[in-house]
Amino acid sequence: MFQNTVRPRGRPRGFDEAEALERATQVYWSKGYDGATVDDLVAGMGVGRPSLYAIFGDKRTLFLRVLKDYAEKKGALATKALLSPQPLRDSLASFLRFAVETATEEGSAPGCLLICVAPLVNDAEVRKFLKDAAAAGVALVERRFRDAIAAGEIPPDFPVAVRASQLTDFARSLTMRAQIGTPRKTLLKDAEEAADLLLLPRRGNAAV
Amino acid sequence: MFQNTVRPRGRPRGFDEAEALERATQVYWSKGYDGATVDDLVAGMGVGRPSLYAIFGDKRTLFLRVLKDYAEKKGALATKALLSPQPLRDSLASFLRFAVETATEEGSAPGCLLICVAPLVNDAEVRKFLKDAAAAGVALVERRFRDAIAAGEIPPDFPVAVRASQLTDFARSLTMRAQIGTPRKTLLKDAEEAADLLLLPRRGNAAV
DNA sequence: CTAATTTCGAACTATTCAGTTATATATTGA
DNA sequence: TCAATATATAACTGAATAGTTCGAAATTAG
Repeated sequence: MFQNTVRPRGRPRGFDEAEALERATQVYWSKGYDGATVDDLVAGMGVGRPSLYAIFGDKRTLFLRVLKDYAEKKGALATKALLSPQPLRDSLASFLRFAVETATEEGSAPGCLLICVAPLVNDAEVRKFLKDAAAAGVALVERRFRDAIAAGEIPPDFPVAVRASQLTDFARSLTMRAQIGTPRKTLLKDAEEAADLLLLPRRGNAAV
Repeated sequence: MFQNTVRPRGRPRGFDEAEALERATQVYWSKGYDGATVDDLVAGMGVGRPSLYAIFGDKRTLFLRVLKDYAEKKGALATKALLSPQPLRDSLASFLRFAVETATEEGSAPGCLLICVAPLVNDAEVRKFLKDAAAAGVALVERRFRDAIAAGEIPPDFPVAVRASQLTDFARSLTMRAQIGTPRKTLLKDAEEAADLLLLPRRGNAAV
């Protein structure tokens, strides 16, 4: 590696921007958008109040940035869980396990910023983002199902769209249940059951 | 009917207590617990500020009362949808349709107070209430499945507990999706698909 | 070493908020 | 008609909150 970052002119920052963003994520996540005060953010991020406004903008702007940052990272990990080479049943279970594990992580609030917190934010841009993110999640699962059809893991008439939507429904519910305190162990068991259910053949079909 | 309410001593109230509670429900529901100010509640309930405090207590106490009132009413309706005499498949679909319909009602905020709003309230009593309510929901569905076994609608080895939990998972997700703006029509279709999925026989079982 | 530049820390400001108080109003009972 | 009681209206209070200002501190450029 080489030092490609020319040191900027004035006093250097006393914090790392990316890390401050992640800490802001935790604050919004644990207290909710309305529940999180700027003082909470300042304290949690380790950033001075004027720096917060200068660098991240106001509370709403910061939240939007946090939301996009969080969605990008979580989306990448979810994609990896779902699309890494393994049998379809394991892909589905990995996807759900990933949802459960992030929603029950020690050191973070239970639940998920995207699923439990952001939907309550009364803001058109946030709503639009969430809708798009949800659609992208379903599309991702559909892709995995289509790959499975191509690989002969499931029959060509497998109800891809329906089951993809249902898989994300389970991910959402497992996450919500984490938020209200359902233990990880229970949720992991339910994740396995959900994966099994979603691969059952429809009535009247030959076994897959 | 007869006049069994002796008029109390002082100046009569200018509002109906039950109706004020329902209006408070709408305020919390649409703005969230932290987002709803006492001014919002006063305006929405049509009750004077001192009356609100005198009769319903502070913001937190009022929310708890709203929550219990809402849960009781919604629980009764959900029970009716699930347990009224009809084939099992229709019971499950009715239950999910009821969830979708209340979550997409015109004139109310989308979603559901219990599922979308209350979990974000950072309060031990609220959390306990939600956990109990969720367990009661699953127990109710289990009861319907056991009745179905007794009636020969499904085989005795039907995985009652697992599928009951999964039905409530779908109800939860459909409700959440209503909140982020998924149209009622889409959700109703998904409710039917979910009902079908949950009655599929496990692999290796004879058809039910 | 000095000027320019950027960030930091602390205090400040206007607003909003939860909860209260004081007073006026409507009703019952005698 | 008047005392007792309960509710309504409006104004008040202290604390919390979002966002700003200002001077001190740390760094680079010359």
